[in-house]
Amino acid sequence: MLKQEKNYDALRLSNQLCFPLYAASKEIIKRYKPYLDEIDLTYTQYITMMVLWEKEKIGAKELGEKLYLDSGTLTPVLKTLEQKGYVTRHRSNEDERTLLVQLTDPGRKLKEKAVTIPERMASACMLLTPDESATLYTILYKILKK
Amino acid sequence: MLKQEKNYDALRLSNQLCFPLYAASKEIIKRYKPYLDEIDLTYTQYITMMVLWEKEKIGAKELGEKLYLDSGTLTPVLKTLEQKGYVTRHRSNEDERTLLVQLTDPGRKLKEKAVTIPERMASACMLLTPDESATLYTILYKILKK
DNA sequence: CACAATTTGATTGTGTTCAATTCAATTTTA
DNA sequence: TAAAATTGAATTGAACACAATCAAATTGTG
Repeated sequence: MLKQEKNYDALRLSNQLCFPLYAASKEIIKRYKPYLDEIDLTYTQYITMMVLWEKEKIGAKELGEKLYLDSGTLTPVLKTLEQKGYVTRHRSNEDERTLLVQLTDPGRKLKEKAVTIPERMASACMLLTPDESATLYTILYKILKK
Repeated sequence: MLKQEKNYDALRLSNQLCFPLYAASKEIIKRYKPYLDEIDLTYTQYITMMVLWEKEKIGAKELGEKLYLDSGTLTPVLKTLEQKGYVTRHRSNEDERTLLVQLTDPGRKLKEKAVTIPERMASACMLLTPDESATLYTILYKILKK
């Protein structure tokens, strides 16, 4: 009997779904960089501001849940945004454990500059059809739903 | 005439495609962690080994291109894998600038342990139908194709 | 051959990212 | 109510991740 070669196909990089997901995520963030450099925000700072542009005031915990970031990541991000003058950080009166993050006027103003970014990103880098975008969106949120 | 409110819909986190991509990527890597802990590899080390399991010997530059990683990331990863005894790092004879990374026997052995990971990940975490997986795969590589 | 331009990997600096731990505040339970 | 458990943020440590820069080697051009 011939020695049977074990089947390692499952370990081929090209057979992984995790890998193109990981690579595409980094690739998109990289493509954002030139636009985000214009308003001097990193990607993480940008998505944080996005939440605040929708909801002026929010607890740090809820913010972290929306962004899928834990406190170890979010704490320095929020401190940087505070230094830049875009947010304030204060403890809640009801519960001193809770940190409330609030948008400032300069933070609100930044929204005006940022509003052109999604469209410019789309026209410059979005090679997907509307149909593909919608499908991708649905599948990704299915993964996140857990 | 009523003051027209500017349309900020494009800046809503829920309207971004980049964000679920970013979040899902991190989420999947997190789900891998328990399995990768068993063989004491990080995700980055794991995908690096994956390439080496397919191609025993490879230049650092080509490796970085396959993994979408630059030298600043790859150099410490390769040094760690060398310390763990899974790879060797040597300069090429033809071109002293080129770093050749080669799989060792322990590195090859690790493949045996790793081979169960993709299937266990799939059954534990993969809530996508085969059809969805295939679609996701295609779209992600379309993004990466650039 | 000479030398500028290019290529390649390594280094440095900044910014995440998360697990684990700590600490204070709050809530639950005995 | 007092003790125990829980919660929320901050801190720490290890590992990415990439831009910018550097040094060494090779290549291209006259």
